Amino acid sequence: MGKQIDIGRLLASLPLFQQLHESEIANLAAVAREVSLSKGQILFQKGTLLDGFYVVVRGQIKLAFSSPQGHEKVLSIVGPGQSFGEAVMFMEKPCPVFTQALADSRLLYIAKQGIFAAIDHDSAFARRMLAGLSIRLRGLIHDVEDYSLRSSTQRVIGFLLQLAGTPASDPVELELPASKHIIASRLNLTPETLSRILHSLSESGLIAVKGKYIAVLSLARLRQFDDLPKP
Amino acid sequence: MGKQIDIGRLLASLPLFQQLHESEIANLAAVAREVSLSKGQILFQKGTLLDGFYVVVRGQIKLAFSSPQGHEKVLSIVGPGQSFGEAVMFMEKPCPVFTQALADSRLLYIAKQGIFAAIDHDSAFARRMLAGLSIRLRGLIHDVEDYSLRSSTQRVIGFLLQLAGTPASDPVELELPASKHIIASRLNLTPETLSRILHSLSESGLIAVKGKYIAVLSLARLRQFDDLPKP
DNA sequence: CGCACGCCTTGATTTACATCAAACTTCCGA
DNA sequence: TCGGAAGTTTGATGTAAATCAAGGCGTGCG
Repeated sequence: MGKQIDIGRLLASLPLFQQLHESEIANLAAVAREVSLSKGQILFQKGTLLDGFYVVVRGQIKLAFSSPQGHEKVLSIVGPGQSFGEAVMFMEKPCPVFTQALADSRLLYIAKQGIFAAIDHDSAFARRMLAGLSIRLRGLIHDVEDYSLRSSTQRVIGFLLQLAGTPASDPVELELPASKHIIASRLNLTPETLSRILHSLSESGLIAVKGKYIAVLSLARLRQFDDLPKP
Repeated sequence: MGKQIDIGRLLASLPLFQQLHESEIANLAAVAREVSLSKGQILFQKGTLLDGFYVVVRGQIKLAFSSPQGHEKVLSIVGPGQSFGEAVMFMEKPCPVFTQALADSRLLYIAKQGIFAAIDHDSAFARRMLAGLSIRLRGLIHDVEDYSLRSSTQRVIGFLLQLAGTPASDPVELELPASKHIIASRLNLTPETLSRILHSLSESGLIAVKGKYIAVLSLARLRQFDDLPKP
């Protein structure tokens, strides 16, 4: 069946499953289900129990929580090839975030029985899973550090630098991975503040903003730009 | 040898290793080393590579980072029976925090070879390790939520409620697990602000503060106390 | 074409919390 | 016992970023 083959290939192409044997991929494919979401659709609410996790095939999913006052904080934006929900699956506790499609999306849902079987079979897979969670943990620690001891300008700069990756060439063209108010929330600031910061960085000649496209004019200067200089 | 037996029993008493077989415990004990720290001593700096992780036997270790401006943010306070460094070990990347003893402490250092052997031997152990990391992850997510969408008063209240646990009886005696400026940093606020918040909660009759001892007078009222009422 | 709805920007004002500064406790070591 | 450093409290002031409030600007739809 064409569909199963597709799922198998998809799974095999993910970093996490890269080194799994064919038979194990087949096992995973057997327990995997496809899920389609249209833009804006909620996948599951905060508090849900999962007995599996999701891999994004196409589109974009946001993980977020909302306060009693109706405010919303984006924890993470998950794109193709990335996964989410593993921790909740292993923990067997309610999920601390809700998840919503930012665009029409296709996901795979992989039931835990498949993962547990793979762990039992192949302890190298277990190690990779552990390393994967560890990296997630590290990212969260980085976020906490960011929010705790860096100004909003510094957070925006850090975000831009991370988007830029580590290119040799100086002027880099970036495309924002989501609308500005989503980015703002991800960075723990209001859309107004993000707008002002981008404006101010533009004025200083460090970047140029055109809609969702941002050109970084000088990586070096951006890196050492500590905070707003007085005019 | 008495020492080895001690280490074995110690390890066997930890939740993580609870269900391991004797032979595996022995293996772990063989690669475990004891570490003693006196109060204030740095265990390792931010950026260190670990090829093992630590279990606190006695005392208290703080995990923290410091900003270029010399400010310091406490990420976590680790006490007896708890562990840290697993994620860094699995990831094989520099540790994002530095670690310092808050009191004279005794730790065990467990080299990764022991853990990897246990994972290879016993996939249930691998699962428990995965669940352990997942819980850590969840805690961090909770912190991010806290910092992002709750006021400082709410964070203090949440902290007190967590310390209190879930007792039936209403007036609860708490002992702060560290000095107030450490607690303040853990909650992402200054000692001054923490002091003022505790004062204000006292004035409202919700708690009574006596040095490092805090009596929660009404759990129910504390829970629904949204924020500072105007006088 | 135009107009209307999201999305973003810009400006004025507010505010929660940090910072600075000084007194007051606590506790430990000489 | 005393002295002093570290921890904590209290008050006065400062400020980064949020909030409130309009006003542009694309972009898709009638």
